[in-house]
Amino acid sequence: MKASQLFYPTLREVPSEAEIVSHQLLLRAGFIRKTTAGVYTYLPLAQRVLKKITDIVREEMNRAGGQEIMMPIIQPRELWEKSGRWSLYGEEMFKLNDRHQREFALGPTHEELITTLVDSDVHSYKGLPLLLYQIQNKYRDEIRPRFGLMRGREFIMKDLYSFDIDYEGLDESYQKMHHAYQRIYERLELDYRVVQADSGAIGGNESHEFMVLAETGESEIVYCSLCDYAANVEKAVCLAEENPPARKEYKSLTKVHTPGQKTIKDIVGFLDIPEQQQIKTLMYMKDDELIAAIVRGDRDLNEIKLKNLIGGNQLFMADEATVKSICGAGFGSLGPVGMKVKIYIDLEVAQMRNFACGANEDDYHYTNVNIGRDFAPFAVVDIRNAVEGDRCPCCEGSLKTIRGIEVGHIFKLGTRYSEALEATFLDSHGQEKPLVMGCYGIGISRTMAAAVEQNSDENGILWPLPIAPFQVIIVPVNIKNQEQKDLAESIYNELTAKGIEVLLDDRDERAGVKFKDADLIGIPLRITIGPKSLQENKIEMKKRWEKENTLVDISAVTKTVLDIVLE
RNA sequence: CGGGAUGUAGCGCAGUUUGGUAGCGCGUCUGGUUCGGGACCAGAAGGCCGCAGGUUCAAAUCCUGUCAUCCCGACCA
Repeated sequence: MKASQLFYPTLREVPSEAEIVSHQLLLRAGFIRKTTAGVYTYLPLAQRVLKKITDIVREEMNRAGGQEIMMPIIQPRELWEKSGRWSLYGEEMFKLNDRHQREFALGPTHEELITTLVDSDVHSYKGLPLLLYQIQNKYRDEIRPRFGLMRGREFIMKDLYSFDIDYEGLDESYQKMHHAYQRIYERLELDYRVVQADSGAIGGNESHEFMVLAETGESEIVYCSLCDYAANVEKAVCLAEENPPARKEYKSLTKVHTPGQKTIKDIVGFLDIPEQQQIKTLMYMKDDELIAAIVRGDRDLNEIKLKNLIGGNQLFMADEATVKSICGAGFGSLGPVGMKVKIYIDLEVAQMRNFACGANEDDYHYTNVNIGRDFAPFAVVDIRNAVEGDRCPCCEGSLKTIRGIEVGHIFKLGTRYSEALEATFLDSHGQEKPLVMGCYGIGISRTMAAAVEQNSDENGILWPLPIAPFQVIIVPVNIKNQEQKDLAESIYNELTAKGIEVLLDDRDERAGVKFKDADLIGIPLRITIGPKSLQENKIEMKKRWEKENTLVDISAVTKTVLDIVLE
């Protein structure tokens, strides 16, 4: 490709709307342009990168036995009513009506559609297992689209769905996908980690996330410094302290007047009691029942763990009026002593002695509260967020935290959808059974952004070779010089003939401009043709991730490039 | 959905306080000189000042509404 023909409008300045590196660089380097909030046009360079990513994904899906299909983006409401997700997904779905006022949604995902498809055309265990996938645009009307391609409202996803006759089959399919995913991220040359994850609203029991490591990642991951345990903080298991500090004596319960003191920090200052010696009482509505959840003053409650533990359809924070009417005090003055509702306390809290909390009376707190003597918890459970330094749940190591971008997520769905949608098959005994399903997603467009997020410097992007839009860029310092021009073209032709993807910067621009653009768009290998080295019959070769040039004999250029690209 | 901010040329911004014929830098086009890390000189094009109302002799500027974009939050009391 000749640069003079390529549409890649680069920008000198950073568009003001872009906050994170990947967004800024993809805009500046002419890869994407915004159409509206969370919706982007992919320009030629991005399209090339996306194609490379999807090619790798496709190859690995096919290798694992997947078959590619294409499904509609427009999906009828009835399908979503059947699975119960029309209201569950709610505002997250783009909805539209046709001229007859029939209702549709733009597919945020395709479980409903594919389950229905497989149900209507697979009737026997003989047709199973079946692995089908699609690579398409999906739509989610995010509360707040942000960070460019990271959290868009329209995005490209690969989703594979597995259908098996039983849970053993599902385990096998799941393992296949797990391996395929590892191969994919290794081939993409991204620094990633597999973590245990919560399966969230999609349902199912086992689940792993594939995280590209990056400071700006939206997810926090904990991992063990000794073994290979790694989990999303949402999921990470917290253990009770094995050797709790020597049990102090119970001091007597004291009620203290604390006018206007509401937060944990207020009490630290007012009563001189450290956060770790206080407890935090959070009130939730589990469907129609008010409950209390308690963690140590310096900890964060993990709502997902709480929800998973106590069940119920919906769990949300109670509003202050409700709390006041039942507990007698507003937020900031709550505590378990004398509280009438079910109280769930964190494992860690169970080991505390003589702590402080609200007295269920505005402007009063208790100090020297003790479990058993002063109140009785309904259950002692793991409901806090893991933090750095916690003990590993699998070994003696301690946990560390790191941030990552979720680029892949695999779930064991089981029969959640096949039962709701009555998708069954006949087994070898002629018994009708629900299909056992798994679902395996990769955010393709997000992976592109994550690659940039992880690989850039002050001059621009550093694409990993396997997904770079071009592998080599040739920069003749002065295109008007016939000797440089001829040599550039002959190297270009030779490399192209060998199947290398080459961008020839044949623009009549100053050398500096061409170097800047080459760095910005992030081509891994640069060949510079200029008078300095031409005298010696050499060209300069520079790897994007290295500082220095190396001189290469003109006769050896092709071989040198092939060695690097094919390594 | 709550809070905050911003909409002025393709991009980045000033001008708004104190109303008086719309500016700067980059980019773009023409000509020339240049030519190894975003050149220089000369010239030029390009704006319904987000949109709609209102106040005024006069509105980018004041008022009302509306739309859009971005940031923070939307559980940690």
